[in-house]
Amino acid sequence: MARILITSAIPYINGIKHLGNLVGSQLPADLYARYMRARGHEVMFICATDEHGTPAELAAAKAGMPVEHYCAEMHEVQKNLAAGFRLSFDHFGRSSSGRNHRLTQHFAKALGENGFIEEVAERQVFSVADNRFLPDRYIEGTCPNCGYDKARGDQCENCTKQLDPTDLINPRSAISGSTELEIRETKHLYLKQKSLKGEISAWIDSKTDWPILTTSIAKKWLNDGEGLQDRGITRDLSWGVPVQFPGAPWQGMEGKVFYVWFDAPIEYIAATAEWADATEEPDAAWERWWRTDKGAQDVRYVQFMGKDNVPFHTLSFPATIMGSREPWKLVDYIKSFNYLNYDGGQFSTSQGRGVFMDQALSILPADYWRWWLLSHAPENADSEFTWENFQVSVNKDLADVLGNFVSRITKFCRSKYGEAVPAGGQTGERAAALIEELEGRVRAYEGHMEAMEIRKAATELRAIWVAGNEYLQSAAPWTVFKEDPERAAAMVRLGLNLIRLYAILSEPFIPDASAKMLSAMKCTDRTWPGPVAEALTVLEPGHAFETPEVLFAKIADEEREEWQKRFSGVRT
RNA sequence: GGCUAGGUAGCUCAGCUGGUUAGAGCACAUGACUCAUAAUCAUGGGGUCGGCGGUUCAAGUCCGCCCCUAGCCA
Repeated sequence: MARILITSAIPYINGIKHLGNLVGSQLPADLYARYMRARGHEVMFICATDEHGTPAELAAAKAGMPVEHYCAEMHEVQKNLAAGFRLSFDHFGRSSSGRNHRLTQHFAKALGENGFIEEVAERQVFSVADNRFLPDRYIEGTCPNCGYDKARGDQCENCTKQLDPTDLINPRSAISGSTELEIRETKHLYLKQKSLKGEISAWIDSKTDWPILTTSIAKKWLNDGEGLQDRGITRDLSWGVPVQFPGAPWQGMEGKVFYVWFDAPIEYIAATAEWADATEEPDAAWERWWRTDKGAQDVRYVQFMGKDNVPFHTLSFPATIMGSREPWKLVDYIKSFNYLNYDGGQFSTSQGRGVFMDQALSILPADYWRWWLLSHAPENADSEFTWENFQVSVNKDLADVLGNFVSRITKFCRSKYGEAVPAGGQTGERAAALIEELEGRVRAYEGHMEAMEIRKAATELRAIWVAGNEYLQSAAPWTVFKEDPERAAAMVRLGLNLIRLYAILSEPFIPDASAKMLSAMKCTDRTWPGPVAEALTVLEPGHAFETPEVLFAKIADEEREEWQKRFSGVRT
């Protein structure tokens, strides 16, 4: 039994995530976690909300509530949606937790003591009326490039030009609207990534089995232009982890907090500590996942994320860990994803375009979305969600191939033999051929799941379902029954056992349907199949079952058209 | 403009280090079956693998140039 640590990129607190966000990290991470648990491995699956930074403060202000309350509320919303999609986190933490505050300060202190933090004096915009500095989006003005009058301090939304707050014409505070602004000198901490470049570069070069998407992005940032740059890790905000704390190896940073991208990945570790707190375990329980001097040397650590998060996970976070000179666990494998597009354009949180997690669950159960999203995961290229494609996949794969298989075999048995596994008879050559085919396919499926090749795994799983229909079609127990009920009984017995096998194999993709199938078979044994021939004899003659309700309802054309229309515009 | 990743059947995509008549699912056509959510199963039609040139006994697979798409950066 192996020990596997799995983290999903942590979703930002600001609002409900769309399906593109879901399929880019949390959902595939859940698939992998479920599979590894099913194989009997010890799994720690961690996620959290990313709560610090300017957008959270602005969203809270817009909602008219203190940022702490806003975050607490949105955390609950996201937690419930994650549960709705059956994301099986061992813990869903918060980057604003006390654990993360302490760990973030701990890392900063260690980095400072090791000479990887530099104090830099900068000139920034200060608002006299608000009595504070105005970083990034806290300042608005006219874009010097295109003339747009609502350009933000970090970027013009109209022409996309990256800006420095001091570039803006007629700048004003986004908080009060005050134009009484002045440039003041302020001090910030920089993480000296340049001095760690050699170490990081060697480490990336050693990861020859990582997805091209992951290593190409990392190498680009390492080597392009002037190469990896030092990075400011503090901001003039009040919501975040304080930079000045007892024992800090620097002075005069009162009123500043660490930049959200510095503390967010540390939350992976902190959330595991939060898990220990919540389950009343000692520190040793979480440290054995993260400290290579305390048991984590045999842990395999896998991260899941969208491509936009890759630079932080391949460079900044490793720099934080390496620079601490402490024995923290570094990631072993990074699975990254491209983007999912929506009906000819992009999903967009800021524009409210696409289908969001709450909306998705309001129209269909989680399994429908899980199946489509995972079997179309944007692994090698951006992929596209269309309602037609979604409808076809759900109806064909889930309703016709799998759902109908369960339905046809249970109903046939019920009408001819009653609701118990029938006894007697021998299966023939067709069954032997089926078992041989399944043996190959199940092992191939395992291989794809281990390698996190999600689309291939989905294709194999579907082929496994199809094999059951092929068998029934050619064996034709309904015909054999007329001449030889015992021989037909053996076929039905095999068919019923296939339902159990399918439930176990399919659980990572469609956990709810899997549970329904097992419950219909009145079976609690969900042991992962060894030799298929053995796995297909678990339900013995006389074992009672229930004919289940329809597993997957089909999506009608009218429904599809209605949803297509309802979600064509912009979320309000 | 630079960088990265792609451009393979109507659609969504597989095709590792170059090697027999280029594959899958869906869609389409025909047939089989009737246990089942008008479901299932079989067979078939359909592609000059973005374009041009090159290397090679042999290229979708390598090289060069060009066109198109997406993303990132400037």
